[in-house]
Amino acid sequence: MRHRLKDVAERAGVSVKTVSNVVNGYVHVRPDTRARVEEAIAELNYRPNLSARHLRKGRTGVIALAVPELDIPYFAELARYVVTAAAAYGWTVLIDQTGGRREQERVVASGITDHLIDGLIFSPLALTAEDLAGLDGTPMVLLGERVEHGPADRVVIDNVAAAREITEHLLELGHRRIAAIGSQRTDEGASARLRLAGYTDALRAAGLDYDETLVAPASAWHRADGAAAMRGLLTSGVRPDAVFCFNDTLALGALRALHEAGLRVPEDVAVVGFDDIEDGRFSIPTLSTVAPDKERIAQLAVELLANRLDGDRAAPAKELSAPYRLELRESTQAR
Amino acid sequence: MRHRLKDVAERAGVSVKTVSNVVNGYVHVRPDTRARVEEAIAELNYRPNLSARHLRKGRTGVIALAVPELDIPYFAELARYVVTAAAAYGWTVLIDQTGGRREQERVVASGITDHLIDGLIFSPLALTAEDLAGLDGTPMVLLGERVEHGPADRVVIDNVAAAREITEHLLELGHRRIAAIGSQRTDEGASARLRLAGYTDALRAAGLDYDETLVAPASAWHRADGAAAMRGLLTSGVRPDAVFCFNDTLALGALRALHEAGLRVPEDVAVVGFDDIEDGRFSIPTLSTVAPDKERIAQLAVELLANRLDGDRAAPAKELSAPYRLELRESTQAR
DNA sequence: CACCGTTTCTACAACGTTGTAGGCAACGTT
DNA sequence: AACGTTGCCTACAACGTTGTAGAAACGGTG
Repeated sequence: MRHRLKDVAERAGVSVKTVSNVVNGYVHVRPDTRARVEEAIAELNYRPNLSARHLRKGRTGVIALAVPELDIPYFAELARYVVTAAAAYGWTVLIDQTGGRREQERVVASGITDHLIDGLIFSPLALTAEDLAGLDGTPMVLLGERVEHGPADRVVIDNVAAAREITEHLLELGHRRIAAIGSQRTDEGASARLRLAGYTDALRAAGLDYDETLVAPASAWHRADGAAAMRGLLTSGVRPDAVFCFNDTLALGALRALHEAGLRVPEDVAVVGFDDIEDGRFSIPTLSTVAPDKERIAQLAVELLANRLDGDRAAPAKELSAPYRLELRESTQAR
Repeated sequence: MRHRLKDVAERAGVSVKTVSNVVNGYVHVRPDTRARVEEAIAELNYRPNLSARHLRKGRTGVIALAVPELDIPYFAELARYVVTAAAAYGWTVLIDQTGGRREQERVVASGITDHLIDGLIFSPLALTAEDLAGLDGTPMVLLGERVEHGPADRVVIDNVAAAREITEHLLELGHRRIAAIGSQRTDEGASARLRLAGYTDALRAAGLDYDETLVAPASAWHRADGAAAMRGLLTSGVRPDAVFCFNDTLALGALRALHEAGLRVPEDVAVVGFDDIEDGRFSIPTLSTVAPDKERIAQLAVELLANRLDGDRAAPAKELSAPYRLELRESTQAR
C-alpha cells in the first residue's frame, strides 16, 4: 500500500514533522535521527503525496505546455525541448492540445491552469490579448506572434528579419519570380503577416514589385495545404522560379505537388520553408529553411516562467528574442 | 484572486457543503438555492482546487501518457488521439517523455505516477515485466510489445501478421531479394523481433531462404538510422529489389539513401514501412506501409484504463488487439 | 395534533502535508 | 548559579475539499 509521513514517523520513532524535515532537507536534524528516518523511508518506499504538498505549499512542481497540435512536427520538437528544459528545474510538464480553437484555448488558459499547475507555457493560435487580460492567476509565458502586447512574458524570434533573409537567399541565387505560400487573412495569422512582411521587404529592396498572383493563402499550415496551394499556383498559370513557404510542412507539401507536376527542385523551382523540422533534413530534396533555435526558445520560456514563479508576479511583461539561422540545403542548391 | 468554496458560500448565504453539493451535482438542493449558489460561483469565477479534491477523493482527473519520444511522429500522432479519447471521459492528459531510458521509465512508472495521476498509459521501450511487477499503485495500460506478460492491461496489434502481409505484398509484386531494416539484438527490440518473424514467415511460405546479409540492424528507428542502414546494404554489395523497413521513419531515411545512390523507387527498389505516419503520405515517392489504427489503439487504451479505475483493480490483466490495414502507395507501385 | 418520512441543509472531521510556535536539553557566558 | 543561545525536536493548525452524521423544515397520515 501507499504510505504516509505518519507511517514513516511511527517506524522511525519520531514525529511526523521530523520526517517532513528530513524529506525536505531541513538542516537541524541529528545525523543518527536522519539516518533512522531515511531507513524507514526506504523500507516503506515512501513517496510524498503531491496533492497534499500542493494544498499546503501552493506548488505542484507541474507546469503545462499548451500547443495547437502535437502532430505538427514543430510543436512536437518544441515540446521535447520544453520537457528537457523543465526537468532542470525539477518540473514535470503537462502537455495540452488546444487544436487552435479559441474555446479550448480559453479553457486551457483559465481552467486547468487554475489549480493543478504552477505555470503555463502557451502557444496560442486563436486567443486574443483580451482573453488573456481577464485571467487572474497562473503565471504564463507566451510563445509566438499571436498575442503581441499581452499581459504575459513572451518568447519570440524575429519573423520579419528571418523571412527577409531567406527571401534574400533566393534573390541572390538569381530567382525573380518568387512565390509565397501560407498567407492568411484572419487576425489569427500573426506569423503569416510577419513572414509576408519580411518577404515583401526583401522583394522591394531588390527593386521587385509585389505580385499578388504569386502569393497563395493557406488557412492551415499542413502538408496537404501546401500541396493544394502549390497545385493552385501551377494550374493558375503562374510560373514561379522559387517558392517561400511559411513553414516546413507547407514546403513538404509543395515539394510533393511540384514532383507530381514533373518539375525539378531546385533546377526548375527552388523551395524554402521555415521551422527546420526533422523531415526537411531527409526529404527529397532536403529542404532549405529558417531554423529557429527551438532549444533556446524552450530554455528561455522555462527560465521566464521560473523567474515569474519565484520573483515578482506583478513585474511588467518581458519579451525575449531567440536566435535563428538559415539552413541551406538541396531545395535551393543542387548537390 | 482565487476563490474557495467558503467565499462562494458566504456570498450565497449557505454552508460550504451546500456549495460543494451544487458543484458536484447532488440532487437534493432546492432550485432557488442552487440558482443562488450558481450565481455566486459565476460572479466569483470559482473553480475547484483539484489538489484539495484529490486529497479528499483520491482522484485527480489527470492521466499520464508516457512515450519514448514526442518528436517521433508515430508517438505524436498517438498522443493526439489519446488526448482526444481521454477528453471524452473528462480527463486531462499529462504527457511524459521517457527517452526510452530504463531509469526514466521507472521514475515515470513509479514516481510521478504515485500521487498526481489517476492512471497511466505507457509505451515502454526498456522496462521489464519485473520492473512493473514491483509497482504498487496506479492502474496502468501498456502499449506495444515490450512487456509481454506483464501485470497490466495491454493494447497491441498483431505485429507478426502485419509484417507478414506487407512482405507478402512485396512478394506478390515479384520481388525476391527483400531486405529488412530495423532488426535489433537486445531484449528491448520486441517489436523488431515480431516484425522480423512476420518477414521470415512470409519468405519461408514463398519458398525463399532467409538471407542474413539482407537484414540490417538499427539500434534506434530514426530517419538517420534508416539512411545509414540502407547505405550499408548498398555499399556491402547486397542488391535488394525491395526493402521492408520496420517503421516509417526508417523507411524515409532509406528512401533518402536510395535517392542519393541514384536508385529509383519503386522501379529499382521497392520500399515499405510500418506505422503510417503523415510524412509518408507526402514523401517522394509516397510510402506503402502498415497502418495501425492509432485512433482505435488510443480509444481502447483509455477505455481499459477507465474500466480499471471504476471497476475491479485486482482483475486479471486484459489484452486487446487493435486492427491495422495495408496502405499501398507509390513506393511499391509506380503511379 | 402527534407522528413519521423525506427533503434540504449544516457542522464536523478527515485526506497528507508543512509553517509556526514553542519545549527541552546542552552548552557557553556572566 | 542564573542566564541566554543554540540545536533538535514536537504539537498544533491550516491548506480546500467532500463523506458522514445529524438537525431543521416540510408535507402527509392516522
